[in-house]
Amino acid sequence: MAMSLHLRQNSDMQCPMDGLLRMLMGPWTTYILWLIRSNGPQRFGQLRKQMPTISAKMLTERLRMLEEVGILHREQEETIPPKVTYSMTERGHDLNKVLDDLAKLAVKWDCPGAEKAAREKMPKKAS
Amino acid sequence: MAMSLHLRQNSDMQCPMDGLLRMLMGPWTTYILWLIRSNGPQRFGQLRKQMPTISAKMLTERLRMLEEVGILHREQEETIPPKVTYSMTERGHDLNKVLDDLAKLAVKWDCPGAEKAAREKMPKKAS
DNA sequence: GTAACTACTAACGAAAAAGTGCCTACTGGC
DNA sequence: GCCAGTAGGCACTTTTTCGTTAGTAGTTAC
Repeated sequence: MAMSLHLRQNSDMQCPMDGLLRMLMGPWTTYILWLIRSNGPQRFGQLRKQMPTISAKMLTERLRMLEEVGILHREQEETIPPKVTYSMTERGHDLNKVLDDLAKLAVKWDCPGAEKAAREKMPKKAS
Repeated sequence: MAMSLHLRQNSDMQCPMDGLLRMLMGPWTTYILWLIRSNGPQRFGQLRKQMPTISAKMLTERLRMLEEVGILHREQEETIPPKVTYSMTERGHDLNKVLDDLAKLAVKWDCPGAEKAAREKMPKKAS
C-alpha cells in the first residue's frame, strides 16, 4: 500500500474512463454480459453451466458488481430453493453498442499476434 | 494451473473479443494510449514522468505488449544512453475511435455508483 | 576519475486476487 | 428418513501480480 494517501494509480487524474474500464476489466465480466444479451435473462445456475470453469464465488461477485453499477438487474424469488434471475438494464444496452464495436475490431484484426500476446503478457482472465 | 490442457478460461470459446479485451484490460494500458494520442510520439522517460506512480518494469511490459499486438511502434536509436520513441500505428488509431465512444459513455453515466463500485469490487488498476 | 544519464532485465518478496471446501434453508421425490 | 437441489456466505490456501533493488553499457559533464 505504497500510495494510500496519494494518487490512487491515476483514478484521481483527468481520465473519466477509469471507472468504466475498471468495471469491464474484471474477469468474466464481458462474457457474462454477452451470455445475457445473447440468451436473454438467466438464472444463476444457467449462467454457471455456460461457464464451466468459473467458481461460484467469482460469478456471485461479478454479478453483484454489475448490479451495483446498474448494468444488470437482479430479481429474487424468496422461495426455497431460491430463484434469482439476472437481466440487462437500459444502461446495459448502452454498453452493448460499444462492445459490439469492439468486437468488430477484434474480428477485423483477428491476428495471431493478439492471440499470442494474450497468452503471454496480459492479465490471465478476461471475457 | 488447473486447466492447462483444457479450456483456458474461455479463450478457446466463441468470443472473439477475448484477446482484445485482455489487452485493453491491462493496467495503465489505455492511459498510455491516451497520453501518446494526446501528446504525440514520446520517449520512455517522458511517459514515465507523466505516470509518477508506475514502475519502470510495468511501463516496459505494457509498452512491449502494445508493440507486440501492433498498436504501438517502437523506434530505438542504438546510441548510449539509448533513445527509444513510441508512436501509434494505424491499428492504434482504429482503437482510439472505440475508446472515444467508451469515454463518451463514461462521461454520460458519470454516476457516483460507478465510482463507488470501482473502489470496492473491481480490480485495482485500470487506465 | 567519477558520476549521471537512458532504457531496460533478472531476482526476490509482499500483497492482492481467485479457487476450494464446508455451511445454510426449505421443499419434493424415493 | 434421506438425499438432491438453489444461490449463495465464510474461512483457508494457492496463485498471480506487482513493486523494489541491483545491475548493464558507453558517452558526456564536472
